[in-house]
Amino acid sequence: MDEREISQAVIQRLPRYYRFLGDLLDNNVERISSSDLSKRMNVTASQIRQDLNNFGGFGQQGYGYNVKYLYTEIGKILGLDESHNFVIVGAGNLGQALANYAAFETSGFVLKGIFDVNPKLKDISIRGIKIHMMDELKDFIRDNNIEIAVLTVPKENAGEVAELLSDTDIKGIWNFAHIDLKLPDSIIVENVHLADSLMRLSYKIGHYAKGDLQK
Amino acid sequence: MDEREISQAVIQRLPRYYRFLGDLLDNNVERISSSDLSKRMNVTASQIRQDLNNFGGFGQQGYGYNVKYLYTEIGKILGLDESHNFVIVGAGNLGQALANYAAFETSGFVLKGIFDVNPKLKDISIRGIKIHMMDELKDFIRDNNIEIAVLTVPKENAGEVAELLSDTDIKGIWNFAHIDLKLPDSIIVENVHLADSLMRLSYKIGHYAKGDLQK
DNA sequence: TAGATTGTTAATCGATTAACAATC
DNA sequence: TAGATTGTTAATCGATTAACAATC
Repeated sequence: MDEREISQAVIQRLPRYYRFLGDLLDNNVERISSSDLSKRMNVTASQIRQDLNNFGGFGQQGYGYNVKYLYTEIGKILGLDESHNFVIVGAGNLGQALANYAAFETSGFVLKGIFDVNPKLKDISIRGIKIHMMDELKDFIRDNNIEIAVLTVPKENAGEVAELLSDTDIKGIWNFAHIDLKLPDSIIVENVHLADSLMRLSYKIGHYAKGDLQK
Repeated sequence: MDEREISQAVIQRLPRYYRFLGDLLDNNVERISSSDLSKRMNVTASQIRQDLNNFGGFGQQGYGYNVKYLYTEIGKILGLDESHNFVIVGAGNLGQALANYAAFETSGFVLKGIFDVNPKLKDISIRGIKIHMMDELKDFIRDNNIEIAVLTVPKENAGEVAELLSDTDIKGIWNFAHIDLKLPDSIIVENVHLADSLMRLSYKIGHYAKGDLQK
């Protein structure tokens, strides 16, 4: 039922291909060779062809790749051809910022509800989406066919929320809390550890800056 | 002057070590072996020892690693023993959320100013930090010893801001705009492409969920 | 057809894991 | 001293790059 095993490195790169192809599409580019794309993306043409061939032969010898077709196919692989209902758990600054992030909708992610522990926020709406209290979370997930929970609670509370979510049919968690969640294998976790990213920047500034070493 | 070449894979993992060691420290754990740490972190002990030995011998045979010492040393490697002045460029939802993200300060990142194009925001303050107009950016960076610019402007404007920053002594850019910036090699870019991350979650939900494949 | 470019196999490179001598 | 555990070398594994036959 599934393709053969795809390496994490390939999955990591897939959204970037999708973005570049989207840009090409916006610029009305009809076709592109792996060689041209490799120059734009600053990777090897060989890698592009290898990566794509994990999922099928999308190109044509002597022609290259049709941009629109490849864009659509990668979109399907990424699951962007279907819509995904999600909730935001944690209505702090970051949660609210994400709630306002309109780009979601265009790629099929539909915000259905926002949850928080703070009773002061109860029934307030962000972009027309109501904030609920945590005790409603489990029922809400069941009743609204929610696939994804965006976790923007403080580190201290992330564990208990994960516990709560373990007992639902949620499929994935987009985790912004700075902690490694413990969850059943059936729930996918994608971490966005902002602090880690900032530390890497700090590391690189200290070690590469001023051309000490190559990029 | 610099250590020998460190692979990106190692740099990627460094902040996670730092976090786990911080947690151990909070729990008053005095020493830990690579083997114990490997179980907690779900990596091999061999990898931990290899990774650390890129930077020096921090352990002791028969004893393991002193948690506090190792934590401090990794902090130094990451540049967290010094403070870093930064500005936020783009005072939208995400920019404001990051401005309110207090965790920065504890690790030495000091917000000095916020910049935006919207004249309505002029001179408004967030957490006591004033919002300036873009035309002040270059002088502000020079006068306030700014190392890092956090880029939270829309994709469409990211290019011109990058252009502006190219002509400053900024050392690094923490880029939240969904675009690959073109900058001189002397400026480090660390990307946080939220959309990419969400797409990876979507991919994994579609391909791994319900235990179809291993995690 | 000739030229271009893919899909795919083979070669290389680098990262991870295993093993173990050194040593606390 | 004996036991534990590192630091480091060697072996393995996997990912990237190169090469080229297939084919549009």
